[in-house]
Amino acid sequence: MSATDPTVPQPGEGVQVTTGRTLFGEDREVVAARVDGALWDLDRPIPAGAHAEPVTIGSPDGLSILRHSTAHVLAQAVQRINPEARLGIGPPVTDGFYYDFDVASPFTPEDLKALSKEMERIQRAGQRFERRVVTEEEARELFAAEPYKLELIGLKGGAAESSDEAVEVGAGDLTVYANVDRQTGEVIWQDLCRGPHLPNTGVIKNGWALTRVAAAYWRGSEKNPQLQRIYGTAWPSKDELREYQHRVEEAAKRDHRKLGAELDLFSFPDEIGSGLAVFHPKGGVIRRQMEDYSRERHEVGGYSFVWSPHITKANLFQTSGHLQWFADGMFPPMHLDEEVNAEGDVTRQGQDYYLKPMNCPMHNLIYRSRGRSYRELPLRLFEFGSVYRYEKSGTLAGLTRVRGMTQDDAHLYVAQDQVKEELTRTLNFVFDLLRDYGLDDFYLELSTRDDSPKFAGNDEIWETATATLAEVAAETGLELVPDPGGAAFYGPKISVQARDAIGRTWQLSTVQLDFDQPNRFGLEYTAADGTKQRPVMIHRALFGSVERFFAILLEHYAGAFPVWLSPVQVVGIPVADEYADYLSGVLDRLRAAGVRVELDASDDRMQKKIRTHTLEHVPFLLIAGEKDRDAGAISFRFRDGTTRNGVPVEEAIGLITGAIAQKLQVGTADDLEPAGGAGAAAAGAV
RNA sequence: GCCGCCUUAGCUCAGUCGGCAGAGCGAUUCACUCGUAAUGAAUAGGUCUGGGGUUCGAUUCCCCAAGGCGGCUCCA
Repeated sequence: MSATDPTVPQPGEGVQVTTGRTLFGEDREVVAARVDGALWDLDRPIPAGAHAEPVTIGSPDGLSILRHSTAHVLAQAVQRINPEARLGIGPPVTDGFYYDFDVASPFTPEDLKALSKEMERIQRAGQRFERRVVTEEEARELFAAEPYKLELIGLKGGAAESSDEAVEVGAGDLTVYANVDRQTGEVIWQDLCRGPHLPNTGVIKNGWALTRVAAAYWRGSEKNPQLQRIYGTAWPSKDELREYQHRVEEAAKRDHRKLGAELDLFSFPDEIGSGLAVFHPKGGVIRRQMEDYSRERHEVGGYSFVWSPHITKANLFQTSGHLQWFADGMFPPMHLDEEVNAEGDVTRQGQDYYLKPMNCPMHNLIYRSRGRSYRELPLRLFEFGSVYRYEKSGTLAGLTRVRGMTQDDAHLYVAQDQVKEELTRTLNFVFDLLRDYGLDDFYLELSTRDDSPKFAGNDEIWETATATLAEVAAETGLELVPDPGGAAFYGPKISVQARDAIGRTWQLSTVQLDFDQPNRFGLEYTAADGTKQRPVMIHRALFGSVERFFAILLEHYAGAFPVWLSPVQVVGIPVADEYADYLSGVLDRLRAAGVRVELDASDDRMQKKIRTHTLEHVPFLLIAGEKDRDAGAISFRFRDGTTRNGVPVEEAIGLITGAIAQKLQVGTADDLEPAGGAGAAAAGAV
């Protein structure tokens, strides 16, 4: 649709002007117009010749407008209840919105209830949103009592388009949105805002909810004061709100912290310390499978396996630059070996030892342990290296953010002219392996430096490295998202982001280019012409950390792992005690074939056993009773309740070992390779 | 690290307006021997996260600490 009204009326003549409303007003789903690419309020006059399209409330832009307008309603409610509250910013975010306030005391759950009531009143009043362009002077006068708004006015133009602050003062005119009474036209409340907004608060309906309160630093810097932030969610209808809340609940059900406790996989004993996990036997099995398979693949991929200690003298981290650039992330040193005489004088100088936060310096020493030839390159050193980082207490989160972790860390030393090929090879290696673990939906992120002083090395080297990474990333054909300022202190990186089963994305593998460490360690090799050359170093973690990857897989599969990763692959359930011996014989044969089996010989009834092990997500329940024993067979029950009864034992063993070897996910009878034998009858009852 | 909230049995949670603590699941024992998601009964299990304070008396009120959760900042 396009608006091409040739007769733009003169202002003040009382003639009908063209607006989004005159064009699309019939359709109540339309809440704004997109005019020559920009989002406009529905009542804003559209100039002749402009191209205008409708924006419906259910579209991504429409939802953002809805959420943004709901944030304004929240802010109005807050200032009605507490006129002393000063306004921060209130942008839409994924699935919702927030608004920051400077208030004397934080919001309580009771406050949220009162605010929700007030918001309902505002929503039902159907206040119109009115846009007005103001000069900077007018704005300063209007918001004289709002120090944060004044700061934003001063920032105008300086705020990056992508920042949350740009929602208040974007490029273009300074604008104010007033909420006016539908009948009297009286201005009830107003906010500095670039808009656009819904036509009126009545469009909001009842598909919103305030979700939580939190503190947030003003403009995202911990040097600034903390404001109180209220988060909310908003949808076009109550039904969509309910669907959203349902999705949130489903995600909570697969939270790895919850599943880790329920399935007896790991724990964080208080006695050990925050962010330090122990893996229980069942979690240990999964972890060992993850690691063992990774080792196999690295072996085939031409990696050499190395080991290094967890602790080292300070000197090593001075050489590597960690103490200069990364000290905040390291545990404080242990001062050892100092001797003091009776007078208190030091008679022997002590040494500082640090827990290692990264493995690279150790691997550099391995590289440097003897002369290297160009014939050895690329040299790929791999280690499951445990590292310790002193993360701030507030940032720890389950296994995804810990203080002690094991990286599947590799350092690749290559000649300059091998860099590109090795990067490409490494990325492909990464994709292949991740697919084997069941993740196959990727995009890439290119993390580069910004002008922050936290980055080491000179600009030229950074540019070269960044350009090379960008080139390699582009050649994968995958979507590439820029991440300025996200680089490691020693170099830029590509990270592989994976989408999980419910569409969340996780940063997994990182591939980092490093020209700095080889210099610091004076690494070199002898080239074909006999000259000494400096290798380039590539840092590569595939899982990132084993613990975090474990958590991601646990959430991805919601605890129901593919057979090869399942801690218990088969549980045998005799119909009655009498059949336990027969079943035990079958299980022995499976165990001999390398399958992880258990016999449930407890006093529980068979139905109870089925329930218990189904809740544990065991992929194969093997049931044996009179009929099976007579036939030399076994009966399968799968996670979803489907069954395959009377399968000859030999065939059953083949099906199970086959599923493991093929890394199959088995949730239902049909997931198994079709059985050829005559005794195979797949029942589909749930 | 900062802000808010939370911490009662192995787990999930009731509860006490300040007066010697309760359920379900789980565990143990006994009976039952059963054909595809919970058999029944009995028993054990808690210095109510830790330390101070107020009080005749604190699991309950106050302060501090630890741990957890949600955010901010930071990051694998």
